[in-house]
Amino acid sequence: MSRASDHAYSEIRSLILSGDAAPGSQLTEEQLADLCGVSRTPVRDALRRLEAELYIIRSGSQRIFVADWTHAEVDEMFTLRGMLEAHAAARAATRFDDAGLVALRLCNAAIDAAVRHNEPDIPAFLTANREFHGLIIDVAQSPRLAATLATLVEQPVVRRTAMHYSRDQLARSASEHRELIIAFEARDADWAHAVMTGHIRRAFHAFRGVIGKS
Amino acid sequence: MSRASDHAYSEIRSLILSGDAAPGSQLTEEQLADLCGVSRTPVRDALRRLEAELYIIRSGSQRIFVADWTHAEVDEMFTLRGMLEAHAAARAATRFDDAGLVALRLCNAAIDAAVRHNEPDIPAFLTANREFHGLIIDVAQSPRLAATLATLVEQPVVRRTAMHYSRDQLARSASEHRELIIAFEARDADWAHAVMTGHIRRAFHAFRGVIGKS
DNA sequence: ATGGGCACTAATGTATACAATACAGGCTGG
DNA sequence: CCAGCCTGTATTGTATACATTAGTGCCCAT
Repeated sequence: MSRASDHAYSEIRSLILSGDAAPGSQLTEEQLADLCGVSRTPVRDALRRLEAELYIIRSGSQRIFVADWTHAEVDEMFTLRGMLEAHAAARAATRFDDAGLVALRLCNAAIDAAVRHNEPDIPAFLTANREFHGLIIDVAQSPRLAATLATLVEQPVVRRTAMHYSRDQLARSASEHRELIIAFEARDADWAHAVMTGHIRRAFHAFRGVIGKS
Repeated sequence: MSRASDHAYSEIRSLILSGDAAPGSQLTEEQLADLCGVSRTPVRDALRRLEAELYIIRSGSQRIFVADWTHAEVDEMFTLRGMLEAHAAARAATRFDDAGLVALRLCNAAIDAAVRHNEPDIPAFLTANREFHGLIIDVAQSPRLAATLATLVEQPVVRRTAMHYSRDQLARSASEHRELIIAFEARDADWAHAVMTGHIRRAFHAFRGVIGKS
């Protein structure tokens, strides 16, 4: 996309993901425009996109706030994500070719490498993890499913969660990925569905444990 | 929302839904601005929203086209919608109060009335049908689920489908709604889930039959 | 003291002008 | 005759100025 609009988008997105813009706090177009060094027009474009992805919400009078989630909403997010990603895994199971499986294994090797040390490399883990799930969604060959999952804003929660994961929890994730790969190799849609459902659900409970039961 | 932007949104949306803008055809901001009698700025806003809801797609160079769907994509749309609405129905089953059930019955009575005649009142059917499903989603109390379902663009397909439905098919829809209401009255989440799954799935096959098996 | 209204401020909405970019068609050189 | 460029044109991107609307706090009247 265009330079300024894209720049504003990723800038504002980072602002939200990093927590520099606190959940629930108000954002104004002008302030963001100044921050990004562009005019309000591309900022407005970026905000529309971020709104569609639920990073921000608009009050009744169109004022903009950083999205915040109750515990129940996070639960529901994980549930929906679980449903959709499990569906994607089932579709992918009947569509994976050898090249795809190789890519998946490579990706999981990167995850293993990132969490092998005592001090896990969280950014590397996040990147590889995202790529792993992205590969599956690609192979599922459902643009609409991909678009729907993209709006589920997994990233904020994934990121906040991973930041506090223990090394064992991260390793567990890689282990579940391995089982997923085996299910794909077997071309077993039901198996892949079940493993993915459990994988996402466990992530939710890890999240609960880390963030609190509020 | 604001006057001009909203106006442009619903105007362009109607254009797409009515088929006056053929699927796959290009839309330009200026042409739409002229049509709506506003400047390009609110049109751009409207297009961002329509893009998020997948009514339109953008080429690599940001040119805008009316969305078109292959048969496989429509299938997938109905599948996703079925999964999500069934989930909504299950949640709603444990949350409906008497007032909600009364509203639901009234709504279905309106559907009955609309399809009772030899010449069914399609717009009235669509409105009441939409309200029926909307009520369930409201009671499900999941803003994210509601937002996700909204982006599944049920309307285009629903509308195109209903236009060609026979009176019997429309009556069948009302009948399935009745069973759904009974499941809600029984507070039976599994039952509601199953009925809704079948309801959406049947709609898909009715759609296939009407539009063609391409 | 309190409630309502009014004015002020701040934020978003809209229009317009101009800039940058992509597409299409023809032209030219091989 | 074909390929590649090159220019003209159509379309989207950006900035800025102004309009409109929502929120806020003060002041006055009761």
